[in-house]
Amino acid sequence: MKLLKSWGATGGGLLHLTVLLSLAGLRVDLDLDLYLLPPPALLRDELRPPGGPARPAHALSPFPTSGGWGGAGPLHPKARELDFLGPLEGHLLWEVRALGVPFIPRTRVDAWLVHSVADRDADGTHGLLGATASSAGGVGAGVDGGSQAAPGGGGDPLAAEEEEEKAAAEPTAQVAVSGGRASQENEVLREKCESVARSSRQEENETESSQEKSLQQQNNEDKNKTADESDWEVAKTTESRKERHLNGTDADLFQLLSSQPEYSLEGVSLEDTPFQSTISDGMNSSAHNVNLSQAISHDVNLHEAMLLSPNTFRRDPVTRTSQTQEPFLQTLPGTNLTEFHPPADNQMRNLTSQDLLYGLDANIFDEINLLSLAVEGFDPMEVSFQEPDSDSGLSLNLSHNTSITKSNSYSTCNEDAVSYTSDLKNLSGHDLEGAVGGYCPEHSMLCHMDHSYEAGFQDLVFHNHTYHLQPGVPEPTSQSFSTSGKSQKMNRYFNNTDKNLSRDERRAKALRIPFSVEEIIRMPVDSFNSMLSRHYLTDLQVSLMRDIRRRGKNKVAAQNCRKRKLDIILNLEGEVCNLQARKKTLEREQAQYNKAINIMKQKLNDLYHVFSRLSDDQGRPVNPDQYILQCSHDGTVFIVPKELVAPGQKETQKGKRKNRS
DNA sequence: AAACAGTGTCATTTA
DNA sequence: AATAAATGACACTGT
Repeated sequence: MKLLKSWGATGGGLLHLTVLLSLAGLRVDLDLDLYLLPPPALLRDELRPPGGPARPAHALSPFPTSGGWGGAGPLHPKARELDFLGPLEGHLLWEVRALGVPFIPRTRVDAWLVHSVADRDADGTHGLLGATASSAGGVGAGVDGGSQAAPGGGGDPLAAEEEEEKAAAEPTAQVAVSGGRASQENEVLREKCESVARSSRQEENETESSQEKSLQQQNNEDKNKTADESDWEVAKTTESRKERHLNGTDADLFQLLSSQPEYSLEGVSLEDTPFQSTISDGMNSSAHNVNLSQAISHDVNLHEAMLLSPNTFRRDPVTRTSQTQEPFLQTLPGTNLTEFHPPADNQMRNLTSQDLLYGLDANIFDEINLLSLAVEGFDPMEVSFQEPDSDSGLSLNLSHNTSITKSNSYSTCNEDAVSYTSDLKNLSGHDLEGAVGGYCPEHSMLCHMDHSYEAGFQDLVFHNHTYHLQPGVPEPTSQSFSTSGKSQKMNRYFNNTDKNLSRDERRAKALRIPFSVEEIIRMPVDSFNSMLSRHYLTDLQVSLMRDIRRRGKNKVAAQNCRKRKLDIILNLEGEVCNLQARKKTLEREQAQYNKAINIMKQKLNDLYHVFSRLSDDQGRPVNPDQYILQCSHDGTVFIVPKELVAPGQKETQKGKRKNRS
């Protein structure tokens, strides 16, 4: 465990710890981030927009939460992922991540964690954990969430209604937190968890070095077994190893908390919190009134949350087997994670652990898909959400809170980290903007890592708490919450992304598709299909690749179509010009011909006049039937008797006379 | 702020 | 039937 950040005056702190769990041969790495935020009272006052309503304190969480701030939204129908993110009291954002296996959904817990130096100095109690979690299924969202649903991230009442309708339609989709209302089922599950935790603690006593060795060995085995894995999977293994290395020297979180007096939240008193117990007390000692596990209730225990469904990687059975057969056990020292309350939600009761786990797969992929949605066209303020550019058939009317995290030890700053969340509807504009960095400026100082293409995604919905800002980009403030408009939001989302990449390219990279967009688009259909079959690609990857291919081809087709249309227009315009010019030419010719005709007519009239006045030797008018006019080449006109003209010539002359008459 | 062009995307039709 | 191409329509963005 490592304390990454101490409290700022108004900001939050981040605690990070890595936990390895093993249950029934299933090894799970948990990457825990504890986000410590000031109490809502402080945050509300500080973050209240001018003239605007107070923002729920838990809306400051860098995490999008299921059900929305205020519990307005149900989980997505497919979201049977184990999502601990009941916005408990909203004070402590406890992010639990699984690292050892691919596509482990991030599980999170929001709870209050209040830590006061003054109070600790006064009475020796420091951290407070409040955990009156509320169900994510729209039941409520904690102290602030339940009563302030509208102002929160899911504040749109229409969106809330819509989500509630969906929740009613598919009640089993909800896996949420139900804090402080553990049912009997919860108790049973909790007992199971405790038993597991006890065994875990036994193994925990093993030396750290042996664990590291085992872990390293496991990683090597995984790597060997999954030689055919795609690059991202291999990279993930390496990254996970590195992450463990980074976390290997982490001290006990709560010992650290109790031993570091500087870790405090200024201005927060213990009286503001629902629990009065130090963190270390709560986590390390069951004798204390409140411990973390009791303070935070879950619908499912962490073991269940971390266990992979056999269906999770349908195309990677080798890896799955290698992962599940590793009897490696390590638990959070001093933390009885298994005491998390089992689900109290009625909908959750109907779900077995296997059900939950089996639901992970689709949720994960859906979530990945939703990532692109969030990046692409998500408008948090819109009631009805629909993916603007996907015909994959995946519903985007999601309110579930699922996420996948692949992170390093510092989890939020890993450039290779890929985190996805589908909790888009619950990402209100406030949430999103807060995620960009408005509320946790300290986070930007925590991580100075290079930001990859996913940076924008992470900032948006991936819980990358770096919240770095570009130079010159003002940090969002409480006033910025009033900013609206999809364009502005999306621009802000991508402040840190590689703008040179197209959206599909970003999506492809986000999904770690091992092919370039150009390849996907350009390659023949046979090659494309064979490529899809040769590689281990998830449904979402395949779907995205097909979408990319379709969009890419259509884009080219549209460009060609427009170019062709433009060419046609230009050609038509040229043709019009040509025709106009020809028309003028013809008109000129016509005028010339008319003029010639008129001249000819005039000559004929003159000839007729002359001919009418001709007379023979006796002075009698010449009979036109007996004489004809004959023009010589020099224009001289002769009066010739018809009998002197050749027969053919005579006929010609007759015709001329007839026409003239 | 309105108008406009360019572009991407989707839905649909056509080849 | 599957696929690509073509195209109208729409939304978005930048000028």
